[in-house]
Amino acid sequence: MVNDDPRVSPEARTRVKDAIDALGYRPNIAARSLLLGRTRTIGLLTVGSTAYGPASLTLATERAVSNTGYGFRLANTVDVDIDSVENGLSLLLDQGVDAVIVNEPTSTFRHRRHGLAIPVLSLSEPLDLSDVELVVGSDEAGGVKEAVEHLLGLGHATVHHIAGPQEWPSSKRRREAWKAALEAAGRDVPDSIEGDWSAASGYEAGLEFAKRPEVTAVFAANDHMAIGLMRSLQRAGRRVPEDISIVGFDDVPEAAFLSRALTTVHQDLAVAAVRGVELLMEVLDGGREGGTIERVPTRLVVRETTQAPVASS
Amino acid sequence: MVNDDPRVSPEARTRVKDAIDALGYRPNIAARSLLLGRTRTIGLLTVGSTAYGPASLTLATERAVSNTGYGFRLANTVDVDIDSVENGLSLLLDQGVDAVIVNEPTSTFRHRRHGLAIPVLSLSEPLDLSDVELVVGSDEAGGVKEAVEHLLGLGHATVHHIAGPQEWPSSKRRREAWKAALEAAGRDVPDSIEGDWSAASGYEAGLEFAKRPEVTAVFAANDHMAIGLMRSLQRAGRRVPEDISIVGFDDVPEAAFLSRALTTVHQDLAVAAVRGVELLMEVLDGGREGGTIERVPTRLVVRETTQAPVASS
DNA sequence: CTGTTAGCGCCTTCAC
DNA sequence: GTGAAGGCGCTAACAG
Repeated sequence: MVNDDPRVSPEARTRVKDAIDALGYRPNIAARSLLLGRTRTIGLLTVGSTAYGPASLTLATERAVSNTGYGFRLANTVDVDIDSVENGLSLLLDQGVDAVIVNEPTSTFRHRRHGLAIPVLSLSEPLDLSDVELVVGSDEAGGVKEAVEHLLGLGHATVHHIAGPQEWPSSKRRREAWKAALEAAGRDVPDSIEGDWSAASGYEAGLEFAKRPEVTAVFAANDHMAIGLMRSLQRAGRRVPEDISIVGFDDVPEAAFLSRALTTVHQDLAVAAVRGVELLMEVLDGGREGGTIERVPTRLVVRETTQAPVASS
Repeated sequence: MVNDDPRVSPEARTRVKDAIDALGYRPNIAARSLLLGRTRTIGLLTVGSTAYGPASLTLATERAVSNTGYGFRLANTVDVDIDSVENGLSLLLDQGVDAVIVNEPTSTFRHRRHGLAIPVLSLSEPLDLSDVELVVGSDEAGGVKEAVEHLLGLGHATVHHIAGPQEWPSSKRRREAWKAALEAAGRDVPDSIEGDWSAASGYEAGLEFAKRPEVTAVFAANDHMAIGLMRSLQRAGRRVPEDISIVGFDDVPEAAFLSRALTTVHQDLAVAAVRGVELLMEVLDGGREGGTIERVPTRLVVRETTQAPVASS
């Protein structure tokens, strides 16, 4: 009866429900899990989640999972090195989850080789596609391509780049896409500078770029680095966008409200989370085999930090 | 033996541990929970967590909880209304948690009256202290007082305010503290404008303030609203800080890298999370009764958005 | 159709 | 010192 037996009359159901509420009775989830062999809980392993991307993805994933009626467990790792990730994964597994979601698929494969029996959803494309069975991620490559082509279309000879930490698949992928777009247009591929996602690291990179007069356009792998970059450029007397154009990535909610509204690649993490969880449910219900990969479109939002280069000398 | 029986020799322990690893054996958490009547899991109920404060607090809490060996469940609510919160709480309770942590103690009391038997930690001061037994929060009032006094000390006649949504205890508290500081100095308390934490709402508020020449100093209840505010002030031709001084609250990592580095109240949410979890553990271990309230210091970080008002007319 | 029972995997207790 | 057994709360299967 408690489990929605259809034979029970609506009135009786209501009365019993009231009684349940009045007594504060809650079925013991542990007993149910023990019997069923499933916990009806999904675990998320986030890497480096103080950054905007991971943080908002975490929240979006919680929403998506809760909406399915599953419980939600969270393990968070600041470092992306393999041991930290394995650790976080162990934590989740020890707590009992029916499936695992990862935001950065750095090294789930090791576990899979050791026989991780539960489904894994990655919300970012792994470098090696065979590592994970289910992938739903932003079309980062598409967004980056659009950003570089926008800058090139404006007349810039080439585009410089502040990359994220290269241990992150996302950073690698954005960097690769930047490089590919430049090469496709037959342009020079300058060295990129590696930051750590923070505004402070963008600031540092800007100190370097400001010294080099040939730099007229920079693509930063996320908005916060772009913010730091703008600050140091401005301090060095290089105006944005008159002297240097800047494009970010993420479209953080403040991007449109900076004193120069930031041109950036918008990604919709919530859509990815919802779709990913949807697919995961199908796998858990036995209706899907895995081996699926889907990309959620991104789009360039042009605001005030990009313009055609001024004719020099 | 598996549970660290002291009688077992170290060598035997190592051998067994190896075997456990090799086989990939994990004790069934559900069975243990069923037997023990405890889940060794703590649930966090976050309200409105896309904002910087709640989001970073969530991550900090996860870290603190995981470090104690407890599992971590998350329920997230975008709205602060009583039903949403009750709902989130139910979700957590149904999933089985030994304790609940809330970031904004909007309405746990209703559950307590109905006999919520587990300890509750609030990471923000409830308006009614009797609602929650354990409270560790930032000293928001202290930070706000410092901010207002800083502005007054600079020579501003009074300080205007963009408040957060008034359903949030934090917003209420910051607003109260702003008002109290003004009154203590014998100044006028102007009407405040209510935003929703977003840069967009700060922008809207700025449109209003820009029209009023008597406004020379504004305290925004968080940094993102301050960012939006700066943008609309600038567009309206009011310079920051020459015409209008601004102070924010949070000290988001980008604050120091805006084109005008933001003067703001720094709060250390991670410290609050760690301390709160520490106290919670004592309660769970039976060594503490509750009824504790602790405040983590905040401090004003003076940067570039505040200065003495220029002599007018 | 309704009531009873077995057993999920663990840890503690008690018997040996 | 070691080993066996009981029972946590639930649901599915089965008996009445």
